[in-house]
Amino acid sequence: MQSFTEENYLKTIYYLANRQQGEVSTNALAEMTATKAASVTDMLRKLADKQLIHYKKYQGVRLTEEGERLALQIIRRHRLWEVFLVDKLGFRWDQVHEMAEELEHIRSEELVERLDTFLGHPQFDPHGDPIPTPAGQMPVTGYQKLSEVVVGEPVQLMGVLEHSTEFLQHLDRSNLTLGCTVVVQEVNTFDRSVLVQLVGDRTVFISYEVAKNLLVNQPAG
Amino acid sequence: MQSFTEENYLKTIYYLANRQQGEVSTNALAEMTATKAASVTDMLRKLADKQLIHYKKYQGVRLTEEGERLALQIIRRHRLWEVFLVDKLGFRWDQVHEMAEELEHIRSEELVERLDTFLGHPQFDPHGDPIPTPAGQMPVTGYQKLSEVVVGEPVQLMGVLEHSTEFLQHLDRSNLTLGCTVVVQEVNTFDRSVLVQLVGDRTVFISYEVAKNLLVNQPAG
DNA sequence: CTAAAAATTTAGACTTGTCTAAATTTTTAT
DNA sequence: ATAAAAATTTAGACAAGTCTAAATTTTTAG
Repeated sequence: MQSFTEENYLKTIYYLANRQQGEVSTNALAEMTATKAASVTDMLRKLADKQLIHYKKYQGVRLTEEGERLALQIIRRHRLWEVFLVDKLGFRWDQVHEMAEELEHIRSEELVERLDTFLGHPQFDPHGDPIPTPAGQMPVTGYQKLSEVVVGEPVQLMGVLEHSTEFLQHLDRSNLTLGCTVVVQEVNTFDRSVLVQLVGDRTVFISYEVAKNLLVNQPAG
Repeated sequence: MQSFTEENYLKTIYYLANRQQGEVSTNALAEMTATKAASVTDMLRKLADKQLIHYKKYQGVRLTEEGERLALQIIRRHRLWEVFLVDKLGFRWDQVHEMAEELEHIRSEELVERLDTFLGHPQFDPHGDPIPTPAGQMPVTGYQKLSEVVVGEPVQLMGVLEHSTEFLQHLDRSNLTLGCTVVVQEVNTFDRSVLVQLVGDRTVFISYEVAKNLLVNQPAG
């Protein structure tokens, strides 16, 4: 049984390991967890003792199989609670992250599985992130970033890589909702911004900063 | 903002103050929180500093108005989550206490109010306990203990004073469910056990130990 | 290749909530 | 009324998770 804090470290290590390649650094963890490197080192030793991570001093860190299983369990809980908050309680997608950060630590296998059933076994959370299986497997999605889509291909907005309130509210204001179909009309080479046709709606300008955080499915072709 | 632990102390002080009369003792708190008296003393000093309790050394403790408001807020959250677990997720009434003990500490006013709406503004939790108002008022119920009911009066089972799994499962096995109507047929003076007619069902024997933990409404008359 | 910079770890300390043992206060029983 | 018992508080310590400052290791730049 892990503490609240240990669970958060595992989740963060998982997140960073899948964002970069290879080992996760102490400093990166310190930044993400809003602590200091020295504190991270202490916790890494503890997680290593529990065989949840592979850790060699100065060499960075990697989840063990068990550690990854636990991390995915926590992410599963987080995402299911987000679905609950949006689908059942009517929160907006930009309001739910903080609450899910607390709810994800509630300890009960049965609670999570009943919640899953109650929600109709959703495959994705309100931000389009896939929900790990009860066994601790992360479903694979073949999404690409909108910033990499070529002109003329109709694609659907399937998820976001950034979950901040500001970012999500910006999308709302641009009428960009999950599931909407867009066609890139122009890519500006100097700043990599794109002009997209929102099918059945208006045309919107999207900066590279935003486009690289939008996930779309493979072109229908 | 209180810690998890402080919230639990407030809730426990509220509970004990309403069970006994007058001040709550250090030892009683130590027993209920499964800690030692010395630890309780430390926490009482802290809660007193925060003006959540009235505390004089060696004199026991009492909630301030603010402390009671907070305690009732926590109890409100606990009971609403219990309703959710039973009504929406299909747990039995003997399974939900532990989970609600964790869920009650999730910090979000809006979450609680949306949950309340989602559940249809329930007035009672699955054990018949009244749900405090958002403003922190405990509704008054005019219930009495089954052990005090006289022979021949039909009464309805409205709540329980004991929440242990064992007790609740015992009731289930005796076909005693909330809302059922019972008529006391005999009271045995030597052990205060009662024989009751379960209206539309069989007759069941109820020990004093059980009867004093069953709450019924005032006789219909 | 090596010195400076960057990253990481170690050492020692602080906070929260807990403990045991000892001291103090209150209660109870004669 | 007062001595013994019970309850409570104080003193000092510990574990978890954090911090700062100093030491160590790795990386990088010339």
